[in-house]
Amino acid sequence: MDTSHLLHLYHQKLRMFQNELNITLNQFGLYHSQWTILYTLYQKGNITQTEIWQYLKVEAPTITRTLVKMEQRGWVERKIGTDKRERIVTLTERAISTYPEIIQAVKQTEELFLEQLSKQEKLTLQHLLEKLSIERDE
Amino acid sequence: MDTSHLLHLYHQKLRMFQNELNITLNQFGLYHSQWTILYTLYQKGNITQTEIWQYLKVEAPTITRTLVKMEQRGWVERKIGTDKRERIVTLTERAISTYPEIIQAVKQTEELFLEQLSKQEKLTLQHLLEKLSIERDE
DNA sequence: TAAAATTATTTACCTAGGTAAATAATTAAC
DNA sequence: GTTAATTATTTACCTAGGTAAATAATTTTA
Repeated sequence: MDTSHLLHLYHQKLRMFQNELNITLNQFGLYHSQWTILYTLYQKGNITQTEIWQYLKVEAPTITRTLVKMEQRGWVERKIGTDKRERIVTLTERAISTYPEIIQAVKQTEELFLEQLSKQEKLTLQHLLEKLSIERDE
Repeated sequence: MDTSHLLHLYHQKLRMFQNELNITLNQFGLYHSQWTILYTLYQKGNITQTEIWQYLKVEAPTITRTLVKMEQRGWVERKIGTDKRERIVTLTERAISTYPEIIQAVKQTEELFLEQLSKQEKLTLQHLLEKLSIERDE
């Protein structure tokens, strides 16, 4: 079993999907990582930046950067909370009203990417992905 | 079937692996994308930059950037070919002599990441990944 | 064979991810 | 209640990916 080949394939397919998603999102002036945050906020309501990066499992600076851009472009607002260290992120009216159109386009791209898999195969893929991990002893 | 969840999981697991691989490669002063090029050159011998980016399925500027760094750090040389537009990339002595040690460490990290999958599951995963694609009509 | 098209690489500029360290606010400890 | 530790966010700096356009060399074509 050539694990390097498997992981290279894994990497390539992700890039392929993200590039395609960027093309889809371009009509809305969004990038795939911005969409991920928009999606999270739509599901979870007004949450702090920490809640966002913990949920998305990326580092805090990544979220700060992307949110600053999204705020400039009118997708979100970042209000200071009662705990003055934290920023509570809310979607703008525009973000909420455009959301249904965006998610429809995204779902279509996702389904296009997964098209060759049966329902069962998608479940199998998810099951296998869940098993991937690094167990570090520390 | 929540395709967004599936793709988010996919993305997260890749980052998890790459971060771990970077930690592994840190002892050699390498990053995962540099390793990928080193691996390709070791397999394929002296090839042009175009051959590298076509094989790895990334864009040309990505390869230029990484190779410039790798040249500065003594992993590769880039010689001008008989076609003076092209650069033929060769591994340095150091790269060749350190390679066995590096690939051993990389394989170990790869296997750690895939550890929870049986031999059959790895094959299934590969088979499913191969089916992922974007069919664009143009 | 001179002009036009193509090809290989690079440059400039963008998003997306990471770590380390700084800052400011809050909580815990003494 | 002041000091120390922790927490949320940001800043600075790095790799890794993308597109668009520039440059230089080679091929094609008229």
